[in-house]
Amino acid sequence: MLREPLAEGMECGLPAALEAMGERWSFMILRAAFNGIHHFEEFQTELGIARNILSNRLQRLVGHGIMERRVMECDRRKVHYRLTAKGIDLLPTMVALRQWGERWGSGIPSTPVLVDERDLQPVRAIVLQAHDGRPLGIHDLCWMHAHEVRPLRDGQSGEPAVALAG
Amino acid sequence: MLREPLAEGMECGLPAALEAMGERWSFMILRAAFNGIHHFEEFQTELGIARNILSNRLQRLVGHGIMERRVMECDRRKVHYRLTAKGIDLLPTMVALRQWGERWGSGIPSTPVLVDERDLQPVRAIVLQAHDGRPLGIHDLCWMHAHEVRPLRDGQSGEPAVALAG
DNA sequence: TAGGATAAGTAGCATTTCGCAACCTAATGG
DNA sequence: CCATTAGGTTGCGAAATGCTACTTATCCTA
Repeated sequence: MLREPLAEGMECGLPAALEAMGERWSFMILRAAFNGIHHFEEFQTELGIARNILSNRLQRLVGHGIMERRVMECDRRKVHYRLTAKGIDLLPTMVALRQWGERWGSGIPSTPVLVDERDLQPVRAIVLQAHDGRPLGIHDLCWMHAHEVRPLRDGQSGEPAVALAG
Repeated sequence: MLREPLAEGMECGLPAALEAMGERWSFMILRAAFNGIHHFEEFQTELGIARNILSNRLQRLVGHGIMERRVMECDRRKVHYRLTAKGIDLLPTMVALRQWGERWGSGIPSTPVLVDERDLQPVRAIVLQAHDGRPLGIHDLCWMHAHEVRPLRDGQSGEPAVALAG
């Protein structure tokens, strides 16, 4: 039975992700950014975070390419922070974490809910899926060496080939 | 345009989730647990974490109902730590975080890869989906008050009704 | 063009957490 | 009964966090 290498070598993406997002306020700042917060003072007052910590966290996020810092043309006092593609790509992770917190937290009814703009229905609970979309539980999984994975023929998958996922 | 309430009131599940899992080693311990680590000394040597911190983190995880602590019958020196249902339910979140780290990290080829036991194909990248399975990007979303969401008629959804998700 | 207001930080200091190493305690095994 | 093992706890220095006050650059208005 193949097991994931755990020794500190960080051969898996998790330590890398935690290096960028594992600090105390990172996910809260990210959530604010997803909600249209763009300025230092906004983050500070909305989140109630200390100014020096916020400064440090924003620098870190920018340093990791998760956010972008741009001095505004119209008013050069103001600095505009925005999510990069890399930052936006954390959306599923953040929603998954949030959904877990809602499911197991102290029964928060969670208003407002995140809905699909097209039909105004709540988004689906984030689940682990097989290449063809079947939901997978923890007992449906095992590890394989990447070079031993046999590629699929075209059209064999039920979805438009969202590529790898480890 | 409705926006998510950010003020520290933590009306969303994210702060609750971070309260339980937001500390430095929590996700690494979780990963080890998913990989079959069950004992204090195993966690300690595999992760290279300080003993007092590990002790504290395990207590916290147990306290939050994410792990379970059981003294073993066969050898009462040994303590068996295992994931509860609540802990196992963090799997999608952890995989999402890990996949993100792999996609954007320093180009780690990621061996071994997590595969579906049934057909030995890598699991799909975790994405945000509409109730019917359509993948959703950040621009396909908006917020709605829970009581304003109009319930769907049966069979209108493409998947076996995985319930809410906010 | 001075003077005040605003935005985005920085600096100093107290408190908390982290991390390392050594120590402790209970159970086992010979 | 003594050594060993498993799972911690304790003490202490280093680092991160948080609060408040201060600074710097820019804008706006009189």
